Amino acid sequence: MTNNEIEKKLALKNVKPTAMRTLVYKTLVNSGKALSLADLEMQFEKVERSTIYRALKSFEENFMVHPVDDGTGAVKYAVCDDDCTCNIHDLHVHFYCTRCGRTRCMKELPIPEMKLPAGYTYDKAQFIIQGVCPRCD
Amino acid sequence: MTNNEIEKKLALKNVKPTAMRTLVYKTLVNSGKALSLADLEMQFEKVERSTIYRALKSFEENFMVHPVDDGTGAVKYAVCDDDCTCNIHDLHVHFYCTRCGRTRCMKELPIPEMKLPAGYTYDKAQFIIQGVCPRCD
DNA sequence: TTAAACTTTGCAACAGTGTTGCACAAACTT
DNA sequence: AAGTTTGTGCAACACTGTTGCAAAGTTTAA
Repeated sequence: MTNNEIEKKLALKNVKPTAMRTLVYKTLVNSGKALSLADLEMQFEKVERSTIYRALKSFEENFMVHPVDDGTGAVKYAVCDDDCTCNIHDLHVHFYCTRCGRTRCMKELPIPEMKLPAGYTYDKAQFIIQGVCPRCD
Repeated sequence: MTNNEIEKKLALKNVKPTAMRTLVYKTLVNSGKALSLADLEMQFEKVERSTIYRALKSFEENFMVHPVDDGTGAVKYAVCDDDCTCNIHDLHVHFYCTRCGRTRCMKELPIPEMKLPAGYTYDKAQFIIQGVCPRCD
C-alpha cells in the first residue's frame, strides 16, 4: 500500500494522517500479521513508544485495527477490513504459531456464535488457536 | 472443600501439599471463578507474591488449574476438572463479565473444533466471550 | 537421632507492558 | 500573524511476570 492510499484511508476513518500515523499504519498493513507495540518500536528506533501507543489507540477507536491477545504477554494489533465495525459479525479466529511467533487473522474462519445459558449477553469474543503454521511445519 | 480433601487432591496430582499450596488451591476452588495472582495476593496479605506464583505454576504443570487470559492484563487461573489433561478435548469457553469483572468457566460449552486451512496444526485454543452475566444484568 | 540432601518460602530485584502528565512543536483558524 | 487546537517526545509510574539467593522446613538414610 502506498503512502497516498494510506493517507486516504486514515482520512476516511477520521484520523488525521500525520507522518507518524501513516508510518505506523503502513507497517501494520504491509507486515501481514499482528504486531505489538514492542514489535513496532523495534521497527523504527526513532519513534517514541507513547506516540505509537497513541496511534494504535486512535486506530482502534476508529475500527481500523483490532487488538489480539495471543497470550504472549503483549497485545498485538491487526488491521481490520475496510467495512469492519468490530462487532460480533466482524469477529474471526486468530492463529498463533508457537514456532515463529506470528499471529495472524483467519478471516476465513468467523467466530461461531455460541448459545449462552439464559441471562448472559454476548458482546465480543476472542478466539485464538495455537499451533504450528505451514511455513514452520 | 475441606483442607483434607484438598490435600488428598494435591497428593493425587503429585504436588506436595504444603500449607501455602493448600491455601491457594482452596481459595481457587471455593471462589467459583478464575483468580489472578493479584486477586490471590489480596486475599491473604501475609503470603509472598512469588510463593503464590510458584504454587500456581506447579498446579498448572500438573493439570490442576488452567490459565485464562480474559484481556484484563493479568492472567487468571481456574480449577480444572479432576480428569482434565488440558488437551484439545478439555477446552471450554470462558465468560468474562464486563460489569463485575468475574471470569468463569463455561464447562457446558466446549470449544468447537475448527477446520483449519491445510498445513496448520491445532494444538490449544482460548475462546473468551465478553458480555454481561445474569447477576449484573 | 542427627547430619546431609533436598524442597519450599520470603525477599529483593529486574525487565517488560501499558499508561499518563506535561511541555514543546506542528498544524489549523481567523 | 496571533491564538487555538492537535500531535509528539520525554519522563515517570504502576502493575505483571519472573528469577537468584539465602533462610527455614522437610525428608532420607546412616
